[in-house]
Amino acid sequence: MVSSIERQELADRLAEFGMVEHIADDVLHRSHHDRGVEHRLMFQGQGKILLALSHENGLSQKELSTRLNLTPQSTAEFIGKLSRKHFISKERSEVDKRVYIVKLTDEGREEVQKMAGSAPEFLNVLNDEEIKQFTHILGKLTGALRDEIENADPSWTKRLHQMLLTFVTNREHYGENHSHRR
Amino acid sequence: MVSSIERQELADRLAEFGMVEHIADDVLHRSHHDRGVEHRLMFQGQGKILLALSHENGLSQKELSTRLNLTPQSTAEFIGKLSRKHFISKERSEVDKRVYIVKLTDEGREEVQKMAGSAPEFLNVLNDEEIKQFTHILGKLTGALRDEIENADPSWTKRLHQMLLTFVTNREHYGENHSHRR
DNA sequence: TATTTTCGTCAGGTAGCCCTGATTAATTTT
DNA sequence: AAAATTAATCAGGGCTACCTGACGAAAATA
Repeated sequence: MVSSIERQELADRLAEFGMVEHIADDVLHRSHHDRGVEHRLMFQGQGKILLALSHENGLSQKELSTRLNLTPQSTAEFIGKLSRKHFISKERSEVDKRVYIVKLTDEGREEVQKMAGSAPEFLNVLNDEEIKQFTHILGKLTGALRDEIENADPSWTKRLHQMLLTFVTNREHYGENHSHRR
Repeated sequence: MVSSIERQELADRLAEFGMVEHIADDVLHRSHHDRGVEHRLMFQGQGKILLALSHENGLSQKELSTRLNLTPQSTAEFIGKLSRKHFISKERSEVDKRVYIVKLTDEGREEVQKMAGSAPEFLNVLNDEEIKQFTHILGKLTGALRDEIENADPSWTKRLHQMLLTFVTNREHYGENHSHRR
């Protein structure tokens, strides 16, 4: 049995971290660059699409919508918005004239960097050992969450797996190093 | 100098965790209870107000809007929505008939529990030492983020401090144990 | 008492994430 | 060649977090 006081302390800190991170998103991004995708929305809508394209450039809207678990209409909406911001480009496929190939522009690539790269910045306060510990802990927590998801709704399993593959940069050895029981 | 590969690995894991957490919110909360405040929106709008009230019940809208850094109109909107969901109650102040005192209902208190209490669940996979490590790491990261915020926009300092006081459950010894340099 | 300040309200707007339904155009199937 | 499937579009709608502007009512101040 673990001290419940320490557990509460951790929950507090986690909440505090979430809140400060949230405020940081607001404050930092407001001044820097306007009209970008907010870090907090990274895994939704426009952010999702940017991330998927940064992992594999040149996808059709159909591809995107199935991979990201969105309706084609929603996908089209986000693509339209990103296009207006010049973060992506659309060009008709030569092979199949129904499909549009969506590509990240240089500006879009920059945006992904700003969006996804904002986390790593504050990680610099951690030393070697803390980085190791944190990595390990996150792996464990992610594993637990994945379990919860698959438990609650098994139909999500493949979709979840595909989304992780779509997003997370080359982690080819996934699956063997997250042992978890509850 | 720390290995940049390990740093990258950590950034990856952090992104992965964020995404899985996000999906978990979707999947788990959708089935459980409808019409509640989503965990992901905990520090925004309606969630913010619920949290503030759970820390100090019976505030005026003015109080809430200044503490939470919202316009009175936005505050009123959120209060209206929460009221319609029976999470809070409004009653005219006897002392000053302009102000309305906003209070959490029992149902609202439950909602806060559901909203804020969902994090601790998955923390159960961590053992004693990991809990200690994680707590320490989060403290450091939060400190760094606070520095960044105060650096980018000093006007936020007091507001940030007040919001933390408003939200975080009784951490009276705050401020002395987060030493950070970059 | 008359004026100004304060608290809260309504109205209207921007932008975000998502959806269903109906339709066009291109490609496959039959 | 005709019919069915597929990729994407427009139209419209619901919900979220915010905002500005205009305004009434109550309280504080002159």
